[in-house]
Amino acid sequence: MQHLSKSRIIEHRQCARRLWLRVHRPDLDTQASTSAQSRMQAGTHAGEVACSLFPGGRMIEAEKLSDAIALTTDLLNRKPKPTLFEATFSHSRVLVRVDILQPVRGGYDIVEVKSSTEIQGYHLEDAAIQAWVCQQAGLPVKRTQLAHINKTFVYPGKQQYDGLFTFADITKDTDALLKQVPHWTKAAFATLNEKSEPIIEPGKHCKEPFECPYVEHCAHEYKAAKYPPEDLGNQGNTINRLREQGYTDLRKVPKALLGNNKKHLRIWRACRSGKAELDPAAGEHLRSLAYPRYFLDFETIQFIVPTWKGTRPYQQIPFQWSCHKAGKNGTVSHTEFLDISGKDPSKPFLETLTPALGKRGPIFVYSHFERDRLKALAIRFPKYATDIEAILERMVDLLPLSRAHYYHPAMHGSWSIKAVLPTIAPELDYSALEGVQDGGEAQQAYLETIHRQTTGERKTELQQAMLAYCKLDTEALVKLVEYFEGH
DNA sequence: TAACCCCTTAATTCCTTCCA
DNA sequence: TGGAAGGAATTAAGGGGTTA
Repeated sequence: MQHLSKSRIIEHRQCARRLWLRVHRPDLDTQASTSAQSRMQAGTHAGEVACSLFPGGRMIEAEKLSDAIALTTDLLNRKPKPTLFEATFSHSRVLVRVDILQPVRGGYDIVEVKSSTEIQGYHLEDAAIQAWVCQQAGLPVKRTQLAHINKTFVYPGKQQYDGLFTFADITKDTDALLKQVPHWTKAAFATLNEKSEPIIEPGKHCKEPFECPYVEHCAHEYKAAKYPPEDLGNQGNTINRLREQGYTDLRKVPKALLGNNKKHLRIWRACRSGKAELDPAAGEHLRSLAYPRYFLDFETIQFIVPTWKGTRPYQQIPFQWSCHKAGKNGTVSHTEFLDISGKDPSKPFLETLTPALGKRGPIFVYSHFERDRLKALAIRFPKYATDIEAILERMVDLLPLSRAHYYHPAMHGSWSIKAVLPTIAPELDYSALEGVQDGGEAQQAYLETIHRQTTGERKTELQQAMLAYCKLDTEALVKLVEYFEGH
């Protein structure tokens, strides 16, 4: 007899096809271990900290779920009643594990712990399923609470995490949903019993509230054209309008339907010609800038549960920088920094970066990410604020310049540096890098490097991969400026 | 003069795209 | 997962014209 967890029922609420594929075609799952999912486990788990706020609680640990249910039942009958973590219940083949089950007068409060910073709609559905199963299993539920991360929390050190969570009473919200839960579970089981895959067209539900691992599988049927209308980028209504009118290939859309939108027209022309389009204004602007020129990129780490004193949940803390420096005579040099001590890298990061950037000359970046990190460091370390301000004044963001003046049909509506680079410098290939190929993987590599159990040999390997990745990012910026200037 | 309509502009909200 | 920025979409406000 097959059981369903509450997360599978929530998944079914998002898309029936997804649940069917997960159960019947697990081989098609493209994100069995994505960096995003891995990041959720960065450092101490939020749930562990939440449990530590209830001293004397008892964790339900058992290899088999049936044993977990039996142990839960046993502990519920004891006196005095203990607080339970991962208390396990089942009803109508739906299985739930309650993060925190707290005895109160006349019953229990159930607490669902989430690592996001605010309550999402699906959290309420999730908690409603939890409450329904508990109630049907005979548990007198008094209140349903949701514990989520308080993003204003600043870690004072010494394992003091009081205030990291905000506890919200969502009983009214879950009570309003309780009647619907049996219908949701019935529908999910009905889908599972379907012999063939339910056909549901791709849409918003492919990304919200979670990215679906079967997006490519489903999109396969709908994205036959080389340049679909979606290549226009985030123009929801325009794309919907074109789709409604039957256009599947951007090249076949009449120019008049794109109006006066300069960006759309540039994308449309490039797709029709099959060639890149570069407005000379980009080069003119860049040629007016002085030397020496600096090209800068940061890598950062973020913890849901802060580990360094003075930091907040999800705060981006820079641990690595790469900088290329170009002289007027064509010389290019490279400097870099990577802190793998496991201690807060913020100060050494700043103290090495400031002298590396000299006193004059533009500092090229891609997106405002580096700017924002420096602003945050200036607030945290006022001693360096003047130096940081001087760096910020020299920064030149290449992303808006690229957006306004360049497009290649292979970019498919994205101006991310990972989309732009292959069109201007195919010899700089991220996929040829070993181990670290994007910012998420750099974070994973960093976490593994600072982990106590990582061997020296492995640390060296990871360190090299991180340095190579960050260096390629700034090299890409050098190439981008050269390309725009028409070298 | 008040009421209504249409159009343009400004302000606000919402959504997407970047970065890690 | 957050946060900032930018752009699209939506809403509000204002101006001008017409009509009763």
